[in-house]
Amino acid sequence: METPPKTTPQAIRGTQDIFGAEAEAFAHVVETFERVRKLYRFRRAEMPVFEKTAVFSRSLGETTDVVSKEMYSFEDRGGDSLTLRPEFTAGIARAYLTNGWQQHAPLKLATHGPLFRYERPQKGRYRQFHQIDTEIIGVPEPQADVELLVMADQLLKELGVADGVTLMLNTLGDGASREAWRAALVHFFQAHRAELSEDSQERLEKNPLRILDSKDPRDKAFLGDAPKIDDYLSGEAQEFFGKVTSGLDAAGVKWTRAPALVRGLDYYRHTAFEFVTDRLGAQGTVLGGGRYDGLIEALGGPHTPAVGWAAGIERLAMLVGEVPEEQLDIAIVVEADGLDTLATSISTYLRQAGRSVHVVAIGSMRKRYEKAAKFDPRGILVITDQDVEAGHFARLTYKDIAKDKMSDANADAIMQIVSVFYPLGYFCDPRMFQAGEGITLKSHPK
RNA sequence: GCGACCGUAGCUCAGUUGGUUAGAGCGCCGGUUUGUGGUACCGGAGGUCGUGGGUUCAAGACCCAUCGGUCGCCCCA
Repeated sequence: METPPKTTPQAIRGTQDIFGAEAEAFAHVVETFERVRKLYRFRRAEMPVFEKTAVFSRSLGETTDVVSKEMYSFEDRGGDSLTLRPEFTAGIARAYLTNGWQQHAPLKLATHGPLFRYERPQKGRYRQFHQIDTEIIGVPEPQADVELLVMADQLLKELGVADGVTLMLNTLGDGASREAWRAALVHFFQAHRAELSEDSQERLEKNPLRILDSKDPRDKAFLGDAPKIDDYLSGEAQEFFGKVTSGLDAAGVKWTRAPALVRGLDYYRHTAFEFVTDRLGAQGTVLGGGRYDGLIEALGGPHTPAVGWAAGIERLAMLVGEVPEEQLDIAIVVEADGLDTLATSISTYLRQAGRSVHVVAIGSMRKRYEKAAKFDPRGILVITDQDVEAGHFARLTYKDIAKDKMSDANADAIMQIVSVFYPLGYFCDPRMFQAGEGITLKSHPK
């Protein structure tokens, strides 16, 4: 017989259990996103958390770090290679094709949920993390880029974090521009290969664009002379970018041109952007995205232009800071065990009337009051059994915390409560209440 | 994958140059006090000092490994 281990299994590295104010902040971000997304008429979508591995490897690019070393991939019992989604866009593109969502094009979608990446945990970086995400599929025009960016800007403003965050904007040009620029960059850096950092020498093979935002001083020395995207932009690409920037200006969205800004995933074209902050340590990007006109084709679909962005909920929540739980309206203290059902009637009524209620009915009397006070309610309603001769009397006392006394201001609240008791078999003399003495409920014989 | 720092009661932490039965605050439980009750006081429960080795007469304190945490590199939201 095996002895059962006494140790409690630990949570998986890089996952988090959140609670209280932190969890409220998380919920606040999601709720704000939901509200804003409706303002822009983005429709909700839910996709599975895992997909066939090919969904990601084919769309993100085999050589990207995400695909090559950060995916949670595994074989299921049927032998298929599956992967926990490391991002939203690929799965959305797959769903778009698989479900014939083309019929709804142009389609504005919003979603949020958990993503998984096998990375070293760090501030603002987790193995299971959460994003909010929006996409516009089937619109080749720059207006889509603008609408998405304006929406992101409004979201950050409504969350109250906009002043600490700046929009860094760039264009990668169309496919041809991007390739020409990329080739020029490779050519340029190849000449200085030996002087680059080890990381960048590797990036030269896999993702040369990323050398541009290297923090290594050895690389930075060359950045100033590196080829600029602007010199490789086709006329069309230039015009496209111009429309994006003028749209942002028209909407009053502040932006900063960041010619070295590139995205880590292969599928981006034209517009690329990040909302960055310096308040999150090493994890500066709070919201990022761009246009990915080639992605849906890579998944075997027709050429379909699309734009989108995603933002880290944890990161936004950290910027938002403490979001206190809403104050409790009423704590009900039940002083005698026989009055449980009365407490249930009252609390049910109050909650249905939209008031938050906590019922305290266990522990010593002293503890009950102590607990009620700790809930920090607006008021405490005490249910006592007073003058009980036949066990048919109950007495209600309401204390308004702010006024520290029985309060007439809450007469309405209590009268409402009382009004429902009659059908429940109780009645009271309102004059008792008027005198500020609380209310004595008497049971009436039907 | 690389580096730095850290890991003592439920929580936040003290624990002098290694040396008697490991402490505090908060929280929790019980009690006293306070004239409608978040106060004050008293008492109590709770830790094989992350885990496994090693050094030593002696380790929570030193060394190694391992697992976690935090932060940075990298990557990204």
